[in-house]
Amino acid sequence: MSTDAIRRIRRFNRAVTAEVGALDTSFLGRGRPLGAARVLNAIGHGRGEVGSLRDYLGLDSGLMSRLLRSLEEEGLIVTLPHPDDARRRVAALTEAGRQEFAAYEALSNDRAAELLARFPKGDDLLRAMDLVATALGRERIAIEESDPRSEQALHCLTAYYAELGRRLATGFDVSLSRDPEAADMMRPRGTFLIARSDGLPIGCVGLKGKGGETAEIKRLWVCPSARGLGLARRLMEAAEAAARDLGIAILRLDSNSALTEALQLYRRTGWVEIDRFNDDPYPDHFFEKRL
Amino acid sequence: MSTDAIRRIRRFNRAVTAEVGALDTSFLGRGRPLGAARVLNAIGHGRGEVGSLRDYLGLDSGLMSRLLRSLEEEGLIVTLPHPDDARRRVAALTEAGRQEFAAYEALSNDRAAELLARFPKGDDLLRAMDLVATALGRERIAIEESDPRSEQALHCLTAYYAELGRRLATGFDVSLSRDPEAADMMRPRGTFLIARSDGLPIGCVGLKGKGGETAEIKRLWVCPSARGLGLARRLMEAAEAAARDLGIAILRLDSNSALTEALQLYRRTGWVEIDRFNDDPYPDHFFEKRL
DNA sequence: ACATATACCTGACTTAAGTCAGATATTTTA
DNA sequence: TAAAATATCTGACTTAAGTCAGGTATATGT
Repeated sequence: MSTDAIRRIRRFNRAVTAEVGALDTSFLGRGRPLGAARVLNAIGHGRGEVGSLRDYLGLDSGLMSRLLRSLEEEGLIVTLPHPDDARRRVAALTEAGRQEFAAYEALSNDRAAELLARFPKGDDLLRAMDLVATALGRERIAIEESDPRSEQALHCLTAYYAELGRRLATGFDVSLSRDPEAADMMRPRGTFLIARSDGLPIGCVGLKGKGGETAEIKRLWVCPSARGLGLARRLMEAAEAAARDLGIAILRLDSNSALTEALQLYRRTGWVEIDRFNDDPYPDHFFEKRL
Repeated sequence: MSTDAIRRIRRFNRAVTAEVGALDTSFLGRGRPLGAARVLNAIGHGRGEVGSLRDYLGLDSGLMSRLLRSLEEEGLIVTLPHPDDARRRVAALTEAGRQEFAAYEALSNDRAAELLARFPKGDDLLRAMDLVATALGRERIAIEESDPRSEQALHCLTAYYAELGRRLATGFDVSLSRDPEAADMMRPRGTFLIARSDGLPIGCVGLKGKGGETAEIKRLWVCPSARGLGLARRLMEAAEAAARDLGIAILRLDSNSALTEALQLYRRTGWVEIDRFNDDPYPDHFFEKRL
């Protein structure tokens, strides 16, 4: 029972170790020890400060320093004192460093493409990988404000509309619903929050304000591979915090009885059901929460 | 599109590297370098021959030899010449070695249990992990003969019956079907094959003979996480090979129109539809293949 | 029976990785 | 402004890992 689960997890670990090891290997093969390659790649991925590099890679400060020196001698990076605190130092790629980093990226992409090409059922595999990656990286899910017209926001909204279309008995047509103006979901009137796991957008929520003390929660969505991790609740909490920050006292939202998990969440987190407050054709449940 | 897939695979790799690294760490912490610990564990998992250890762990022969010596000096293993070829050597755990191996196993199990405990949606996660592990370990799927009454065989059969119950419009009750006698699915009359990925049973097929030149294929099943990898075809090929080996000339099988993938497989691999040859209530399609 | 191949071992080496005790420069605190 | 704290660096180490050229014992082919 539970030993079966443990066996399955260990099997997963074994299966994945071989693949991951191979990906690690792609960091070799450019004539540079693994440690130096990892530092170069971390810098390429935007981690400039030496302290943050040390934390991320889990290296001793002496070792870190030496690795930076060796990359500097190769002409791949330069280090400068931090503008706010001259004790700290910040590393940045030189032009040669950018090229070398791009070469590593290309290697990693090739390895990933190769792996994908080996599998006939690529879609199922990718979905399963997303689920595992999101679950394992749960502590690292970040919720941040974003422009509701950004690419990632549109990705979320498209998925949200598609899901409504599947789940509502009537289907869903955005043009019939009240599509909020982008400006109403941006500061200072409102905001739009995206949850990302390792950069991949996996959930969103909009706060649509009109400048008054009342605002609406819109577009709460969590991608299927991230459900069951309490993310919807975290998104709602973040939206409420943003609303307080914007001086909003009363929040409202509308929903549909087909969205059972959402209704359950609202009822459990202090929302009270109120009368219909708009003539949108899709919602049949209306809620309010005083902050 | 495809770059999205690559991004997702790389994200999976990043997420998993951290976990796998932590599991690796559990191999430290018993006062022994990683290399020696890995050798000890490989021996504990039944890999006794020095050559096979070397292949499995990818180590140089000199290094391998030294690691074996260090384990020997610790009193954890003994090495003996191979009975068939005195140039080769075989390593085996001593009593102390068995205890030390058990301690490593306990550590690994604890790590896995810990990981599992961290996740509310354990079941979905496990299913996704199974799928990923099976896909990644596809080359390592082994098909072997087994007693049809073994624990792993029962695991497969139970899952098979459950799936029939779900998929047949009428449901499925084993007791109404012709449950084959175990002896008919064992040599010399027939056989029972189990497909395992890294030890986990993921598919099966039975060959039920009566001692004559005709036999029946029964109980073809592939677990959901392993579908789409061509495993059913491999199982059927293995069953046919076993049938030839047993001197069987004519194979038959029955199936149900709800099992569309199976019917498709039979039609594509040289089976021809024939008249009903039994009075089992569930099947509505009957096939034959001459070897 | 001999040469050749195979399987493993030993010794001498290189390299990467990691540790630790100061040294240096800068910032913060009293 | 002096003392303490912080961030990084340098030099001197240790250990693990890996490589390579022989060496020994056993097996195989002619």
